[in-house]
Amino acid sequence: MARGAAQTVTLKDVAERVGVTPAAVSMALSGSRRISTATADRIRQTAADLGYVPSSAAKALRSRRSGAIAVIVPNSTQHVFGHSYFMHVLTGVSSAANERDVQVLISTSASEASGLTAYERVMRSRTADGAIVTSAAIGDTNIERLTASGLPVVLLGNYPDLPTATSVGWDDVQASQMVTAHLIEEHGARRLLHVTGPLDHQTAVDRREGFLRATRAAGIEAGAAIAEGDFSERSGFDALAGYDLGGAGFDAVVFANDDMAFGGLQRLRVLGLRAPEDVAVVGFDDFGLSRTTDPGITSVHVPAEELARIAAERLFALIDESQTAPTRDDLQVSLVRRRSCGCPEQDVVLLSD
Amino acid sequence: MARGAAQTVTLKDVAERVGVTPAAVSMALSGSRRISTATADRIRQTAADLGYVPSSAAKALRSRRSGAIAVIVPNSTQHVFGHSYFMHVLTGVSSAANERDVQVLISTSASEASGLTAYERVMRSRTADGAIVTSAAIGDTNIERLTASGLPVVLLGNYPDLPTATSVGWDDVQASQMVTAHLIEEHGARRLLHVTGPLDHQTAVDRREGFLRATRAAGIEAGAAIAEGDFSERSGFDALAGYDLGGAGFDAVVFANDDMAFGGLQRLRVLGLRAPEDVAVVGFDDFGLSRTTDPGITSVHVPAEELARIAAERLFALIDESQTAPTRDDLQVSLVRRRSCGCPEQDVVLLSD
DNA sequence: CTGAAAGCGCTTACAG
DNA sequence: CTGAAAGCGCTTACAG
Repeated sequence: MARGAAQTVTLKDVAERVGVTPAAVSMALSGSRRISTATADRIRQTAADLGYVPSSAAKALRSRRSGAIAVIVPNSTQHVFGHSYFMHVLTGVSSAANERDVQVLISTSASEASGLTAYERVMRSRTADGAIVTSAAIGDTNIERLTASGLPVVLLGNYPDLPTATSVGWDDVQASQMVTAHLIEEHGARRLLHVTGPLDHQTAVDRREGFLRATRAAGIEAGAAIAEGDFSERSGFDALAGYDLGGAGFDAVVFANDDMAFGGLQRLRVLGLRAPEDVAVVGFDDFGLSRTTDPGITSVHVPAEELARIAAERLFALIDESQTAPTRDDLQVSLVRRRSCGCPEQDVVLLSD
Repeated sequence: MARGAAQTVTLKDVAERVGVTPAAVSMALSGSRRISTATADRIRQTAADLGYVPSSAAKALRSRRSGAIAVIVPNSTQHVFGHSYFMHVLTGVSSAANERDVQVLISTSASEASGLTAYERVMRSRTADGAIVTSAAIGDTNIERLTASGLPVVLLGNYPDLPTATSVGWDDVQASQMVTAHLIEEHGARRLLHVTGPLDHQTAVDRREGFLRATRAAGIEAGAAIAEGDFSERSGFDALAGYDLGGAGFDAVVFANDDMAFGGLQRLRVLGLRAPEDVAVVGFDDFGLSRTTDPGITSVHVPAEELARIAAERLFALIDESQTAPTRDDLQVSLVRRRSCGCPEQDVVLLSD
């Protein structure tokens, strides 16, 4: 029977109607056993009749818990990770938060009033009880300060310089080694080019390292080369300029993500080269794009949504102090074979829903 | 000089250090002219030295403003709109909110405690000062109640049944008519099939209506047919089953979005038919996918990010009551010609960044 | 113009 | 065990 929202119904209103104190109402609604079942029932009924909804501000002020967590997107990240990654993260965080009636707020960087970043303000103002950091550049001092502050924070990805931080990720080195080895072992690649992501991000550094390890393990490091990209489609397109591709040149390109691989495919097309016939191509992430291109891009599937779910669970544990020591979770990735590397064409694969 | 966040610095701490009352500090920091410049400077300096950050809960409780807005995703929408649309919306809302130091919280539906939807609770609890609703099914009573409650709400899309709501959108009827007319006039299509979205959503109804108007205007309604889809890739794939395509059959398919068009392209491939040579195909939305497929999908580009930015501005106006009457903004869409309809192949088009 | 109290709506620590 | 006060940290309405 929630009537017009003009005037708010408070605990006091419910208390007066029932003839008890606001404290009693508060306790009854939070399920305290101090209130008799009969009274509690009457209180709950009356609260429902009046359309009582607790004030989140009053509750937060009194209990010192906002009931919200923040998903932080450092500004350095805006162009580094595309929409897809962030959406998977948000989906995972939201579903975990929903289960606990926790609000999710997203904090991209904004005005730096008083020298604090937007997200440091969010934390210090207790707007959120904790934060999930989607990704940050190596040595980002803002993130370091945030983790060092002791506030509940969970980092997504790998942060070797922040060993005391709680983080969730996967092994990019091993994953990149795996996909590179696939090209070498399954498709006979011998002259491989790697197009990196921005090297101020650990992900890019790790994927490069995996590439190098695979070529070294195969004894073909002499035929391996590195070109620097920044995870953008354009940088994948640009990175191939000036390299001898196909024929006696590079026979395979390992892109550090799918967006760059797609840019690379377009460069090959401009050059009149075919993938995989002239040059084998692989990407990384498998957020969707790699499935839709022609040829489909062989990639490393990365469980971004699960990553975020686990991060949220870890964060809740830090917030309610059921977890105190920092943890590290490592998730499994998997190779997705498509045509761009030379694997046989897949049957039609539709998104499940 | 922000020291460890363990104990919070309050107005009182700043006040004691400076030797004034908390009220004076509050006023100084909010720029009130009541406090002399000299004192205000000392207060600001001390606040910065101590690392003072106002408690958002206390501020919200006292001022009756949370300083946050909610982006609501009705559960009916989860499978209806994909990630891309939502990300564009979030980007637009965030950038507008950042400019005003407003927090953005996302509210998908969760537990229905006390018979209220998650977002109704968000509004009634004053966790957010207003809400942007990304899309809702026709006749969604939750949305109707929310708009009827008088709380600041802006709807994205078209809601003919809610004429008193403030909304921002574009003309789906006209847009769909435009892209259908393109097939008829530029490519000589005469037997057209339309695959709709879920018809409990106005967008799907409107796009169907645009298709029908275009075929009627061309006097070829006898050759026009309707198949029902639900905006999912699979439904686009499935919708084409049982229709005679190419040759003497349908020479063009108008999909109500790009995901379905992509599913449709895969069906054509399975059938051994080519687009555009055997069947011309067009989609709708242009959120990214349509640019990456082969052939590229001719589509209607829809300004989702701008939509969200404008919605946020409208919402701010409703919240601070600088706007009281409901408004309706209509944005411009545009036809993006790619190969799937028979237009010439584009040069390489890379994402700008 | 300025100082200091009242009070936003809760929850919890305390007194009885 | 239960009742009713204190107080979270602010801002604003009021008294002087």
